[in-house]
Amino acid sequence: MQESIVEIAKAASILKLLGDKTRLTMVKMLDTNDCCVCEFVEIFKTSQPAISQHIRKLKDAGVVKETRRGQWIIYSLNKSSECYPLVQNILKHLPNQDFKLQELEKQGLRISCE
Amino acid sequence: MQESIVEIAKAASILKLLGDKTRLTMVKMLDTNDCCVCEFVEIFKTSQPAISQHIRKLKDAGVVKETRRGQWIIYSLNKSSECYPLVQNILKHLPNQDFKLQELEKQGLRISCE
DNA sequence: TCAACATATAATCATTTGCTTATATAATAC
DNA sequence: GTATTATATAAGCAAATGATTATATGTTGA
Repeated sequence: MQESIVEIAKAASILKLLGDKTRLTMVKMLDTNDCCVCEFVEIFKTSQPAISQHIRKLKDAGVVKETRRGQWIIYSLNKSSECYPLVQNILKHLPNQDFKLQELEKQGLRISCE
Repeated sequence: MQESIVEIAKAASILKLLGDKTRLTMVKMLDTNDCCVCEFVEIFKTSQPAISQHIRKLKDAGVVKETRRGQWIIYSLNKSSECYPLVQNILKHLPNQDFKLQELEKQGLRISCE
């Protein structure tokens, strides 16, 4: 998990992706919980297209993958990505973000996607 | 070295900085050798101001530090930075870039800064 | 089939980014 | 001091980025 070498240009593109507060937080959240778009929309208090566009970039880079579950699309970390070890190592340095989902739960807003 | 927690916003700003091929390569190079601006200018085949501006961003974020040596300014990784552990962990995933300095040496262009 | 919901895509726009050229600052060597 | 060298800063500009609004697509359930 620790020692995987990623080409410089590829690594730079991954770091650039993660170099956005919204995307970085999303990925950290996905490290412990799969999430759907509607949850992110609630949590980041931004528009649904904005979230969709962030997710698309992460998906295009292979960082996340999607699974359709009925009308919802559930996103999760793509553990078989070439850059997953790099991403993991970065996430280790970030504070846990589970409280965000817990807050959603308190407001009863998380039930929708189950 | 491994487990240091960095605030999400701070981490995102560091990742954004490293999310540029030129800066990422520079930092990887500095991991094994201190360098001066003129070396980077040769290596990246770009203008001196462009290099200066990249270095300034890295310096402002505390990623690198400078030491003046006569008319040269030698840059090195700032190992006492709060985000040094994060940076180190990222660099581990990158291919060694020493060949770049070796090529410079072959051309005799590295002597200038010694 | 159609209304409602979840998500994606397109078009647009203001902001940020990274480069260039021109110029300033600082140290060295004569 | 003055020329030379190394580096920094400023101004300007084209390209990339991230948001918004409007619209399209796809799924569910009556």
